[in-house]
Amino acid sequence: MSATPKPLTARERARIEFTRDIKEAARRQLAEHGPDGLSLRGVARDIGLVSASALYRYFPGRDALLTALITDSYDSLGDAADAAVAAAAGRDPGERWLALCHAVRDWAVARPHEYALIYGSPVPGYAAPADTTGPGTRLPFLIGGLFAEAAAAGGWRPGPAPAAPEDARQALQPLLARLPWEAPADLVVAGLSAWTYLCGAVSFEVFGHRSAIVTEPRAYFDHEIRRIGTLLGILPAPAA
Amino acid sequence: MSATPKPLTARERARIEFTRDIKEAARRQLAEHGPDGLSLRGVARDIGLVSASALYRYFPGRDALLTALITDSYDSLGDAADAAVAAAAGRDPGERWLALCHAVRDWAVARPHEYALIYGSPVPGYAAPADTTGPGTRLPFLIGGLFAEAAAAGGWRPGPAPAAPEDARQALQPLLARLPWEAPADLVVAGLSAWTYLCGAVSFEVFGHRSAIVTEPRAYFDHEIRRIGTLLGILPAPAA
DNA sequence: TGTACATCAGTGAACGCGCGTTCACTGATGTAC
DNA sequence: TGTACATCAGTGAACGCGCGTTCACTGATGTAC
Repeated sequence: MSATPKPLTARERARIEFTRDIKEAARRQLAEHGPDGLSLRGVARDIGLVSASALYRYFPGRDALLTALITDSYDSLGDAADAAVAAAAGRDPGERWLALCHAVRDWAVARPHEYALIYGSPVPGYAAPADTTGPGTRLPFLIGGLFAEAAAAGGWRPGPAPAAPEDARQALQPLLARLPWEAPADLVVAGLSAWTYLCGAVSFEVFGHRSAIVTEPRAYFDHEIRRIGTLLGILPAPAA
Repeated sequence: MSATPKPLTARERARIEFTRDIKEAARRQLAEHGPDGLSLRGVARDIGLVSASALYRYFPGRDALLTALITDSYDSLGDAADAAVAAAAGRDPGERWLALCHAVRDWAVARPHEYALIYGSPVPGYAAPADTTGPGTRLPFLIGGLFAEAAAAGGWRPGPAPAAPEDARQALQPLLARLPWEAPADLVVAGLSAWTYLCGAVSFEVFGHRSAIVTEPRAYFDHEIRRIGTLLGILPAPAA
């Protein structure tokens, strides 16, 4: 059980480094040609490999490489969100939610193709293996946790919205059953809406649907998430 | 100016029909292999053409065909939204907004690949020509019109959200300048948020981010848009 | 510390596939007199 | 109404390209005695 650290051999270290290099090159390919254009031969060329077949020592095929990129991206995004929330530790959940939103947007704007890989169109002909789902849930659970925290501290004000009817509650059953804490459906809906809006706004910006509409994307984004956060009840209403 | 209808020759009629057939086959290709997998040879095969080069009589190349599919999709979605709003004529703007949302979702669920084409990841290496922007603005303008109508009738209640600060107003300048009517910035922001949330929710469902979370997508969608519509002020708050 | 063997990394050729686009061509359809 | 010519639709071969994956191979690195 308690395995000794056992120092890595030169071969093992080289393997780890090279795997990293391959994924970096693959991300460059992704940025240039999209997920469909990700080619093993292209990656091999990029890192100076003479023959593409050498890549099969590291990944069993193209799809496995794509899978690695997807889980990496989910994790990278999760890390960025985690870090932003941690950096705002001690502040109100609403403030931490704002920090999280900006972290997600910053991450996506800096890596539009990785964002598209996880929140854009599904890659046709590619079926995500089960491993992909774990890291993919980090962001929504992090957001949900902030809403739950706000509610626990008495700082969640649901606003004048209609309560979830029975069928909507039923629809959420698989999620509610999996939550670690006993959460009221309205709170879960608010968290999901926050996640939905966040990704909706980021997708619009990253995919270019706002380029002709908004000149200062960051300033506008900041305003809209403050607005939505207030309406969803995680931020206090402004003094009248 | 007033051109006579001038009856079409058999050739002209055949051309129109065949162009339609080509685009239908292309949409099938799109559904199976994605935008990158859209191939002229595949389309030719699908409609029983012996040689793919015949397609060059109808479209100057692959990209032109893709452009046609994109504008068609925007228009088809715009038509569906228009029809839903028209069918609810006479009812409150909020009710018509709900009808519009369901129409957009129904359209997207029925044609996930066409939805992905216009609201999913941008196609790499493909630059949308200017013609694409026109039909793409139909949906947001339709939504904005409903909000404006609600405001004009005194039925828009902005809620407790913070007012748009100066920089957010500035960021919206290109849009505000293009609006046919004098619109307060807060109203425009509400309309944009409604559009953002709508597409965020539909994208999540169509792209599979909710499959493990929500069992009855339609029921859940109905609830969430009622909630957001209420918070954004286009639907009346429920009786306390 | 030194040797013999096993493991692994990368090569290069090959298979079989699909693609967009061009071009000269044959027939059929339309038009002008 | 009939003929002569121009326009257009679709063919089939070809060019040049890139791809994933397999396989037998050469050397280098690691390991066990």
